Amino acid sequence: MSNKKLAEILEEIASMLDLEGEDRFFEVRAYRKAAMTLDTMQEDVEYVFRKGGEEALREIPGVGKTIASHIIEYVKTGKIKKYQELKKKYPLDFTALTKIQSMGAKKAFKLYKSLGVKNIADLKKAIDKHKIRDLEGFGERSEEEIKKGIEFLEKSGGRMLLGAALPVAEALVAQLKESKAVEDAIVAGSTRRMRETVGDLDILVISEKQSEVEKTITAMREVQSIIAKGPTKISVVLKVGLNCDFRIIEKSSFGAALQYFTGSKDHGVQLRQIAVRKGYSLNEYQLSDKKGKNIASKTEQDIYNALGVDYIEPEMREARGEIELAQQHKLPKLVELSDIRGDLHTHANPLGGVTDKLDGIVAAAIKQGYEYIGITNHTKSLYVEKGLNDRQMQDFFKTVDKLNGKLDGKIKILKSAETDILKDGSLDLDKKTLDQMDYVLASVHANTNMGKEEMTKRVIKAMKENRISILGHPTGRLINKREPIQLDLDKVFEVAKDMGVAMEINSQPDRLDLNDENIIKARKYGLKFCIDSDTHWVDQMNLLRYGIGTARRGWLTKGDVINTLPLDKMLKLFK
DNA sequence: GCCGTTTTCGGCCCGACTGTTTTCAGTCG
Repeated sequence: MSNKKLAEILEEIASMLDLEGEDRFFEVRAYRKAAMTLDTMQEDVEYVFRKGGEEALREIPGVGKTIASHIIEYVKTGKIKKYQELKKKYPLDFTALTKIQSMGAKKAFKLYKSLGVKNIADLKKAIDKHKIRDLEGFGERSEEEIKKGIEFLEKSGGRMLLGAALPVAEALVAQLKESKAVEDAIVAGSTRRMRETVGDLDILVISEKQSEVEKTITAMREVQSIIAKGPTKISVVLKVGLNCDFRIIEKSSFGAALQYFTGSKDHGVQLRQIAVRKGYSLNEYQLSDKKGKNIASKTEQDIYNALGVDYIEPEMREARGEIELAQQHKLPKLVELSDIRGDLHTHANPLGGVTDKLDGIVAAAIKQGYEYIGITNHTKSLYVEKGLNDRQMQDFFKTVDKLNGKLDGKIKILKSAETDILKDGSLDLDKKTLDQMDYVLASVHANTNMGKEEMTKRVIKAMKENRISILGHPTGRLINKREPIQLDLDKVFEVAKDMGVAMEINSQPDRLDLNDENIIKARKYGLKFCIDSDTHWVDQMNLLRYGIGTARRGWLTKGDVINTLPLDKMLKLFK
């Protein structure tokens, strides 16, 4: 059973209840909230139930007596009676239809009642026959909008990787800043929070000249078309297949707007609830008292402080308990990119393959200001990457020794490898080769389809029987492409703690592995982390900022991350 | 339907924009 499926069902129940009548507004909202929680939850709900029963389910925010009983019914029978009964009355695919921009449950149901539209295929036919424009409440424009919405959905297929979206957002901001009409511009939304994927971009523009801003935006080469525009908001479709909302604001409300549009939604809701309790009201313009007098608006810091809350870094704003911590003045000081002293997962294969040469990577690391860099080439099992065997690896280490001698202490190159953890839990190199390394990075690359028990045994055996320092991309997931390997992370983390193995936070935008939630979990076991670029060529070294963002989303401090340490202290840790 | 440092009953965050309308419902974030 997947959380996603269950979330979809709850969301559909919400849609259908919405159609049942006005008075069920709060019930609808309760189902929506529960659906949202399940959708973003990492832990498998079925597992939560089997382990902790109804009680554990009810600890999930937004899940109470009724929804818990629905979940239990679904786990036990694969069905939910309430859902099936509603579905008889509303037999349409809300999940698919409401993914279309500007299409909610009510419009979808109207289309079903008048045209019999049940799914996207039906909807396409209705559009082709121009049947929608004549319906009450619809028109030619909305028919066209729906058509565009379907096309957009089919093209983009959902959320884009942060690593693809952030550079686009930065390019847009840079162009805005060049305009004389623009005082300042900044990226907000989930991009600012460094979520691993983003659904659309939010950009704040400080300006008093809306029409000038509109001209600038229209002229941008990234912009395909304008969806909506008003005095404070311009929405566009970008050519990369992403929507972007530009919010035009006055300087005096910058802090309120930035806080509001950075989200997350739940974090914002919690903050506004605190405001209400204090007799205030918070919106995107200001924090105000009952008479409408401005209490704070200029900076985010002002807003948080006026509410009795310490400033919270964007990456933490996910309603995971950060506000409570900020009220008690106990927020952690998060790790920063400038804390990093070296990269411990980089590739420079002497046999070629898709990597840059060693001296190029080393030069880039020096330019980056690193104290040390670990070269971790693949090992022989990874044929496609031209992985090195024992003899080739030892030869490579001699090359490293020679280069180190020539570098005058400008940087220290560390000897290592991204050693394959083989199917049986052994490593892909001899002990003699491993002994020549400064540290050992080990990863699972092949036989990724093993069952949970077997895979967990494999990784644990590797950690117990070898001198592994860092477990590389521990779950092996590729965002939107490949599911994580089946691992009992609790068991893995326990052994890692015993054996002193650090968990990697791999900065490749499609990996970001461990992810934020698993980092939080691993930290509870007292584990250390290593934020690496996994660079294969020089340009990729600056991907580290995505790993840093992920680490910060996992609440990590400088002290949690081993490659913030000076060389000697770090090496001591590996001993 | 959920939830509790106002409450186990009575609240529940807030505003912008669009399209089809003549004052607003639906959708979005």
